[in-house]
Amino acid sequence: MSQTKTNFDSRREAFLDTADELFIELGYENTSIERLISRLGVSKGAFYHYFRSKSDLLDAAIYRLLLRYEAKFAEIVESDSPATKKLQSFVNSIFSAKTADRELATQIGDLLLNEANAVLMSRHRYAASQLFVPIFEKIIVQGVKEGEFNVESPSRVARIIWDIGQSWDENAYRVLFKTEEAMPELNTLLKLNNSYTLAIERVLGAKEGCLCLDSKLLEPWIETAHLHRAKNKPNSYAMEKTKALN
Amino acid sequence: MSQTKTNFDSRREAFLDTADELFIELGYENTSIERLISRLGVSKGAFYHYFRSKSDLLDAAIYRLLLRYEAKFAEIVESDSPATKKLQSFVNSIFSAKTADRELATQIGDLLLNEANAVLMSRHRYAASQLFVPIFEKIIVQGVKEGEFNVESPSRVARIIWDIGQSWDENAYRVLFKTEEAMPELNTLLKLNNSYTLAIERVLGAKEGCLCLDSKLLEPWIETAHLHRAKNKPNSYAMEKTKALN
DNA sequence: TCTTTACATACCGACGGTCGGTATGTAAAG
DNA sequence: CTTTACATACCGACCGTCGGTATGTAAAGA
Repeated sequence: MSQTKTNFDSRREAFLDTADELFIELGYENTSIERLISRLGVSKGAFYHYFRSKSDLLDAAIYRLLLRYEAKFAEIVESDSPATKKLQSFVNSIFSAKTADRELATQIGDLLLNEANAVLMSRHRYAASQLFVPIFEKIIVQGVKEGEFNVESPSRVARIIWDIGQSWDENAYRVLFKTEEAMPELNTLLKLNNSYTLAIERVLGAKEGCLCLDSKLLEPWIETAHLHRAKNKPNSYAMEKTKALN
Repeated sequence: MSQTKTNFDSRREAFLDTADELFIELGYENTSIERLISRLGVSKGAFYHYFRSKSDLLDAAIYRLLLRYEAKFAEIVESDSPATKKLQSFVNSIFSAKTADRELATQIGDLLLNEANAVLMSRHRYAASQLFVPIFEKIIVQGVKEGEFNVESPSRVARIIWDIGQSWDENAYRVLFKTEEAMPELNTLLKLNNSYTLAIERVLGAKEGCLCLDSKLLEPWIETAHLHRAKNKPNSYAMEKTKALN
């Protein structure tokens, strides 16, 4: 029983691994079930044995991704640091975690900017907010108790802060990886980040500068972006558009 | 020459009108070209004479929508009011404009919450930000000159404020129209709006309360939401999900 | 001035190919 | 003897293409 269960799960994982690859390569919409199973060398029946639909596959892929985040951030929140420190760690860990694995970072960039992943992104955003806004809320409540933050409604402010974070992420990726934008300089990214940290500090009613982040973490990003741009001159969406114009 | 041009445009408009209807009824992804042309009583050739692709149709529909917004907001920005007043008018006009046409308001709500419109929304968000962030920037620059705002980079803060506005919009619609949420009360919406105005004021470094909005505009929204919920018990996305689960 | 040529516009409807999903197997495991 | 784990064949919806037609319309030639 538990043996078969384990086998079932590991087979499912294999599907999800390949799905992740293809979502990054082609985008969710452009990833057909046929392509997925042909890469895995299995039949259509096999796929529909493990997943109810393509949409179900996406949900599973997103769920698995979120579990990884969750594990990563749980320890930050559970620690007994002050709230400002926790927020700092949160932001820094996002930057450094991605820096540790440049491949993944650029892939996420592609994922974010590829229109074929619109449904994927909207589901991911919703699921991620469901997961992380309550965590943010806890940190904010703590910060208020410690007298560092000044907000009337931690839950609503948590939502707002989270969405500012999403905006931050999106704009950072745009500056770094979107080919239409000018080649990024360190200073550009630095200023962008300062604007966002300041905005978050203000919304929290916190002291200016309390949410400073390690600027050394940014340099590798610039390098990664330059490398990425050298490889992929136009992105896939731009190509599609150009083709359509002919 | 100009006659044929006019005819061409008006035929195109007819396609776009019907497309708008269908996008609201079914969502973009669920709107097939076949359905569109059958409702219009024309052939496939006709459609592909006026549009290069389904994607092109979407672009045209979004472009037309944005032109309407633009006209509406241009006069606010061009006026010689102080910046705080302009921002207030901006926000109030969004609420009141929609209240004037409840039908449209709920339709936009459906559009926003329906996953079949993810691509539509992502394109719309991008195009709208391209259009409105520069406008916000002008208002912020003016506010800084007037000594009402305190920001280091108007352009980046404009982006942030705009994205906070998007978050506001999304959450307001969720509270009002998403069937999973509790039936909305006036007080809930009031508090939500206060949280967002306060956040925006703080990011702008403006005086608290300077961006107050007319709370009377909110009441009709509650009523509209109740009516809408009475009609559509589950939303179309939830139905689709349920169907997929069987 | 009348007509013919040459080309543009506006549209029709059948068809190809892709894709998500289903129905019906079947062989091995328990 | 049933359940699991697949395989194969097939369906219907959909986008976009293509060959064709009907209706102009502008310029060239008689």
